[in-house]
Amino acid sequence: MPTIRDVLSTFNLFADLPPLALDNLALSMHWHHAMRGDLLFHQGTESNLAYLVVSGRLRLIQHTSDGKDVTMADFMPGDVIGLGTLLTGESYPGSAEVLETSELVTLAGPPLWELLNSQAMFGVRVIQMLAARLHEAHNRIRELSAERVQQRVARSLLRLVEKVGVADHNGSVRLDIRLSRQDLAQMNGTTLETISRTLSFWETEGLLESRREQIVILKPHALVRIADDLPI
Amino acid sequence: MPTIRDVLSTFNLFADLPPLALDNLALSMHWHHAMRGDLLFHQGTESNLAYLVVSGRLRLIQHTSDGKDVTMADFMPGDVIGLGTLLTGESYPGSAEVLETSELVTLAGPPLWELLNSQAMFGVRVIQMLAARLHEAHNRIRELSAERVQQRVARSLLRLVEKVGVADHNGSVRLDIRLSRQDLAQMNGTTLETISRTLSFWETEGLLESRREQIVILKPHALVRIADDLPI
DNA sequence: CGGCACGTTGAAGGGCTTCAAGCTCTGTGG
DNA sequence: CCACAGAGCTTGAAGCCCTTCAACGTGCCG
Repeated sequence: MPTIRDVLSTFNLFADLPPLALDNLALSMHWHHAMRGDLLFHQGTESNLAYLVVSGRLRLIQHTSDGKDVTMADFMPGDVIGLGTLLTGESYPGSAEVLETSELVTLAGPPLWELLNSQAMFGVRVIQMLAARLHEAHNRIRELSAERVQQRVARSLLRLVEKVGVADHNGSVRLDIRLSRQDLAQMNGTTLETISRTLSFWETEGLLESRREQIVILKPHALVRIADDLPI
Repeated sequence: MPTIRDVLSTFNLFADLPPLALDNLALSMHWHHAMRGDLLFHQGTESNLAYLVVSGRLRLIQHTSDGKDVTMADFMPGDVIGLGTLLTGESYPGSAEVLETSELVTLAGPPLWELLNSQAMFGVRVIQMLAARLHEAHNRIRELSAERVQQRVARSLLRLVEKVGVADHNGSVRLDIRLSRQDLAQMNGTTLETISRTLSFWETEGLLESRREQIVILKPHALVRIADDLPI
């Protein structure tokens, strides 16, 4: 197992920190191991830690009053979960669920504040991270406001192709994650039944193949046309 | 007309800056006067300025490929428009439309960078601003994903009550802005017809009164129950 | 190999959009 | 000052997209 110090230096967020600051920071952090299904924190609890994802995959979900879960964002290695919340002192706006067994490193408030006060470039990195997240969130708002379910699902499959797509020998792309109909539904503000029907239809059209929690995109370009609402 | 220097010191974002830094910053900024209907910038153009709202009201809209507009956020005095974009070097993700004649102050990249490098607390303020915006965006995503139009409209009316509500003598609250059905539709991912029907229905129920671009909430509490999907 | 989570498919129906037609208010220029 | 153009609003009708409920497969894992 690498040291926290070694791990930090591999991520963009800490790229500008001088060695000494990195050493110091590493001393204040701790490993956190989490299994699929775990929650790092619960919606509404008070925020006192942020988490740097070293390996694995997680998502931030919000629970609605009538029991549905909505996926707000997902996190891969290099992402930080709960940073904005920690810095504004609010309680967590959602729950962080572990999708694949993950190694994380915890980040407490005080060392974070010290870093922000002493290392201006770190603040800029944080700003850029938040700006990117805001940008993503705005795109999802536009999609949810103006697009049909089909378009949104096509778009989220294409995003997953970028993030976790593995090219197959014959030109198709396999999504290298466990991905249930329910997951896709929560990512797109729809129901698992609608997702099932949509995927089944696309399968009959030859656009993709799907098994239990597993999708292989055969014709990415056709999905692009659907996402952009162009004629086939 | 007050000087830019005087104006800056009234806003939270600049509260931590020492006098000298404020002086310097003010020298690099310029007044920008904009009328209702103006666009500060267009979606897709390159970002080279951010704007501090001194007075007036604006909104950020995204245009969809099929000609609809979606309102992403609105801005009041003290808010900064385009800051995240300016700092990440992306092109503007939407267009900034002036809703009420506004006085703004422009903020260029270089002085902003200098400020971030020399004044750590300024970076923290920016982070908190972006975190708050991200929080708002996540809430809208949850609403768009899981709630019906009625709930979302009720919620946005209640938000407007907080922001621009003026208490009337008889216990009702008037929204002190021009607010068309179209505006509400773009804020809630629906159509002006649905907004019109919804408001008409609420008017027959005695929850509110509405005229052209003008709404008076008679029973805010009833709207809260609708927003939370509780029985009446 | 039994149980349970995941997935499929059908049927019914409701919420919302879309298209259409006509109304009302507001500001402006003759 | 009034008429009129146009922006804003209302209301109806048709129908589609999607949800909801329900019943039944299917595959994985302990």
